Amino acid sequence: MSTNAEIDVGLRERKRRETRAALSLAALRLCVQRGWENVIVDDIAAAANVSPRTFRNYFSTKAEAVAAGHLERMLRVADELRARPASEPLWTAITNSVAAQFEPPAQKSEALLDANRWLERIRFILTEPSIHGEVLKASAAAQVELAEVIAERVGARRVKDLYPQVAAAVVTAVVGTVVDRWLRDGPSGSIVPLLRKAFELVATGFSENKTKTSK
Amino acid sequence: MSTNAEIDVGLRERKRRETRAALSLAALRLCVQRGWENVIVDDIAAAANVSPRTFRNYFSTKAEAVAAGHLERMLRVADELRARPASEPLWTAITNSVAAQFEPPAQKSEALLDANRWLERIRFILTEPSIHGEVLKASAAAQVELAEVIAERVGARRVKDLYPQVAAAVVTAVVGTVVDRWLRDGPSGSIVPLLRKAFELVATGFSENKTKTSK
DNA sequence: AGCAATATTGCCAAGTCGGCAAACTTATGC
DNA sequence: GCATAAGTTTGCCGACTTGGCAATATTGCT
Repeated sequence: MSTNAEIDVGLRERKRRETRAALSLAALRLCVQRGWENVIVDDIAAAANVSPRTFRNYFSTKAEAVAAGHLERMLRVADELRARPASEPLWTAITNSVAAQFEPPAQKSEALLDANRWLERIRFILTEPSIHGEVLKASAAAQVELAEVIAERVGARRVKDLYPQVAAAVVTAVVGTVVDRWLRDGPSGSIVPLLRKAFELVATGFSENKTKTSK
Repeated sequence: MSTNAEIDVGLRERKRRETRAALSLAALRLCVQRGWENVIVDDIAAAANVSPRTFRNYFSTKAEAVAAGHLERMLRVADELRARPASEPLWTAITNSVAAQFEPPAQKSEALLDANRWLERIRFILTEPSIHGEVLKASAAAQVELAEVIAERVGARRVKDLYPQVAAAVVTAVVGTVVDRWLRDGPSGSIVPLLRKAFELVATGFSENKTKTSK
């Protein structure tokens, strides 16, 4: 029953992850609630039941803690892509992988109201200027993983080939742009159509003849 | 004789820019020289002959000051692109615009040894982890300009069309990736071939059949 | 010259950041 | 199971950052 990813983690590692998650979550929750300026590290530490000094063992800045969620989301894109059938065309697989991470949770059980908070949080992360740098840094970090997955997928000789590197960078760029747009133009609908359009532009090499047709 | 961009700047604005440039330059110079950790704001202010408090009127953090040069470089890419003949194919024009900003100065007069320092500085900016976030932020800021220029060039209906936004993001991404590569694999040669290869990938929509042919 | 607008600076309180060492918890070998 | 190693949490604390406020100085304009 135990997943591969869980067998070799002792109590130590498990606790560590819990603490990290608690801190990151507390940071995000408090900042969304009270506003970036009105939250200090001590508040976050208190909310996570650890000392202020411990906070700093996990994150070097408040911004990093808040952006940690985003980092994991982008890493999940890479994981999702890795899990997809190799038969799927690259850009389709990528679109789906990204989309999966930017649709509301749609949980079966608990928090239904969380659909709203989810959006509220994503918006905060990508909107608050004080963490913009950290968010971009997180995306860049995840991009390394992404490049590896893409390399595997297209069977690049080495991970160091230009192709996967550039492709991964482009994916990061497209996701950033599209999510930005989606948040601006009323995120009421799904993000998928926008993603499709954007990746279509990329896949066709930005051929200028048709910008709005194709549905 | 006076350029449009220069006529409406009085002594005030001129001094302001000088101060800003002096601070940014001092910050970069000192950090490259002594290492990021061993430079404090006061040092930079002193080197630029202003009070520490004034430093903070121009830049909110040390990182921002150091990255200011990068921001301007990326803005110059947009300017250069704007200045290029509309007849030039988009990706060619972009490649050239970028290349122009990442070739050693090749100044006619003074500092010849500056060619080395130039590289040393670019490397520092793009390598030092502590400013990575700021650098990405600067690129993102310049990207807004870039999107406008691209919109003009391809004659997009509105700047808010998806096309120019995505294209600009892709350019930023490609530049980041390529410069990174260039710095890693020995920046002895020109960056242009790498740029060409990368933009070729983009222009062809990452068609997988040929990754290394085409010269 | 004289007034308005803007820039520089000092003062200073609140907050961040990270090194160090003591106290505590988990892992491992025997 | 117990001792010891390895890793984590915490308090203490000094160096540094960050930004508000108000006094002073400089520039722009008539």
